[in-house]
Amino acid sequence: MAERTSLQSRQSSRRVTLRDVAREAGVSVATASRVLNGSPSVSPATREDVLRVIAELEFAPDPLARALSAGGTNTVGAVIPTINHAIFAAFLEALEARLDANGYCLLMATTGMDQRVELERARSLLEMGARALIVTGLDHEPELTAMAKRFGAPVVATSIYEASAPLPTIGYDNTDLGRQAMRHLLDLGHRDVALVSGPTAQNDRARFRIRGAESAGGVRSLRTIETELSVGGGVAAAKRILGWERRPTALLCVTDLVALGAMFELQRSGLLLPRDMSVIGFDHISWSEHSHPRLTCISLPVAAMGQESAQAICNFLTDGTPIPSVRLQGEINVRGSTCRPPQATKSSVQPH
Amino acid sequence: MAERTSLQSRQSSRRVTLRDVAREAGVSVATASRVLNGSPSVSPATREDVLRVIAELEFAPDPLARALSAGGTNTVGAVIPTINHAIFAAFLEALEARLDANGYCLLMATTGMDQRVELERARSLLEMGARALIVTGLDHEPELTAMAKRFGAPVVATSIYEASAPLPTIGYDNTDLGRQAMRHLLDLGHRDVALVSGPTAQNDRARFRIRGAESAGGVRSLRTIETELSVGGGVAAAKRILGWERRPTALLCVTDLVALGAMFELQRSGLLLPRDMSVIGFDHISWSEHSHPRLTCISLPVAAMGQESAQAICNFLTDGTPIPSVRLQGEINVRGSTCRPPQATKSSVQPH
DNA sequence: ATAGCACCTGTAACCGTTTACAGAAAGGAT
DNA sequence: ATCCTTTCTGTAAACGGTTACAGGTGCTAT
Repeated sequence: MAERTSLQSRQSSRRVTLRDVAREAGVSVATASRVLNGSPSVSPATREDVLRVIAELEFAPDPLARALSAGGTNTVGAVIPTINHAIFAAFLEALEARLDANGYCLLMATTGMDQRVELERARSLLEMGARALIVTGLDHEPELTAMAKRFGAPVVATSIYEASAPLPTIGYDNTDLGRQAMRHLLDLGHRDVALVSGPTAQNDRARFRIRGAESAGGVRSLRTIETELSVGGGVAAAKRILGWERRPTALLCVTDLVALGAMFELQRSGLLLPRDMSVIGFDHISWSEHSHPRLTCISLPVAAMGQESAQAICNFLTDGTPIPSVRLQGEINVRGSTCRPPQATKSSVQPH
Repeated sequence: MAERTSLQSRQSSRRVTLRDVAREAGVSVATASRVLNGSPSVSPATREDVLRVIAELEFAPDPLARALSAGGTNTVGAVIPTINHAIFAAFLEALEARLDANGYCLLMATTGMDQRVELERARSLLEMGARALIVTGLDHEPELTAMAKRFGAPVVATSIYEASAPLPTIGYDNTDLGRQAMRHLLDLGHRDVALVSGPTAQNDRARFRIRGAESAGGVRSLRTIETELSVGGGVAAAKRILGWERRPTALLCVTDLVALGAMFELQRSGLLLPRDMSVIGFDHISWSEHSHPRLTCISLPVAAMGQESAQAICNFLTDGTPIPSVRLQGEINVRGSTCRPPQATKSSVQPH
């Protein structure tokens, strides 16, 4: 009796399969499958029956079996440093929307900026059936691409553009953008600038931006501060800078979050922005156009990046179109957080 | 010749299967599979051979076939309004980390706050093999739970706690938190408050917070403004409020982002915060402790919520432990953005 | 009457693994 | 020499669908 019950419960917990439906409807599994997929070669009467049984039994087809038969899932994996950062969130949002539009789902994992972790998480996603992989930047464990190739999954690097890279890159030219940001400050007459960046260790994007800023030339003093990639990091950086004997007239922040923190702290210490300090940021976070003062920044086309990446991957997966590298344009948004430094006279401003 | 080539390329494009490995190594698929899974009952010599062939052929097991055989994937689906909002991002981050720790992957979809979309996205995730579903709040299309049940996937509602809900809820008591926020303002002596919220239409959390705030009583005037759920929304709300004839002395913002926008705009218009206007927010975004002034807010335990949800689901999936409803505590962080209203004399402040 | 055709439906192979079960080989105990 | 273990390996049946192919109808055209 007890055994009977347990058997029953085991049975009842088993999923309803197409075979059950077929049996109940008095047809073969093939026919039931045809109804399920809306094949035209089923008589209306039979279709009716099967559909009724499907509804009665609350049958739901097993996605795995379907995918196995069909030869693949419809998922794409993204391995990103963290979601907890507006720029990645915005990117993911756009990515996911476009994948969805193409009938794909997004499988997501975070790495906390650790490349070993990244490799493991990438493996998980591939083992879970991801048909393609999206990563950030070009700094990766060397095994990564080989592993993806094993699984037959293409890898695309985002947030960066580098035509000669071994992977397709869909992103922007960080070096160039770094240079643009610095040029803006130079044009305004700043000669003493502090460059505030997040960790550069496993982050080629940050390194490129810094390199670009440095390559602009024409600056008298360019001091670099590495801090945490967060608002708190910006606060900390500002505190240090405020303690310097000779204060820079402008801050070039490699990330918006850091810029926000820096502005808060500068204001807290009594400075009036932008008069006492110009601040320029990167990325494009929703608040930067609303802040007080509004943040001048290099805005990154993250939404476009998400769309392009998703579309390129979907194209590849459907008809094998090779995934191209795409260079997206960033642009500078001059707003209220930058102005001429106090001591800059008209003549000292050198145009170029 | 041409045919030969195409055949060859077709063949080469076919995945390497375990059968290929077995054939090449001169063993049966069963043995190959055993090697693959590290079964102890394989002779060292055979194991050696098979491993060598696996490496040579760059074999990678098909996740789908594995999952089908094993009887399920290891993915959990989350359907959230948007990632592009720090609170959901923080939640997801924690959720994903804990899922990963349990060997699960996160499948993610966004709804843009539309319940019809939510239903469709939930369907996608289930069809993609999600074994459980995480949703936000309790406002859903009625079909949602039935659909999930069909797929045998449990659904858990987050960001909300309601013991009597038909679904397990893992979150906080929004009503209570709304009341706490208002109490804080009342305790300080505010009697004329504006309540700024995002859209309430498909958002029970917002409605509960508002209800809680209203239920606190003791306020002379409580005006409610509904705006967009973003920094820009906060700016817009502040603009409207600044235009009012009789200005409130405090703003209760149902979301941090909105609070940030409001603070920016109030400061831009020349107000000195908190002297000229107290602002209290919700959520817990990384910048709120750094802002200028630092934001007083009700902080929501989103990270804990992510962990709890993930763990409860993993437990359920492994040994059937029923998913409990969990009430997480939010707490008020009194910081620098709230103070007594100017006209409040000591005697007019009523304690309770 | 019969060939030809369209329309349905069933049989069975297949997708790529895992695993219960059975059998073979080898070694030790009697 | 025989029997019993132990250790390894293979056969075959799942897992839950899809689909090529082969019929079996009933109808029309000759």
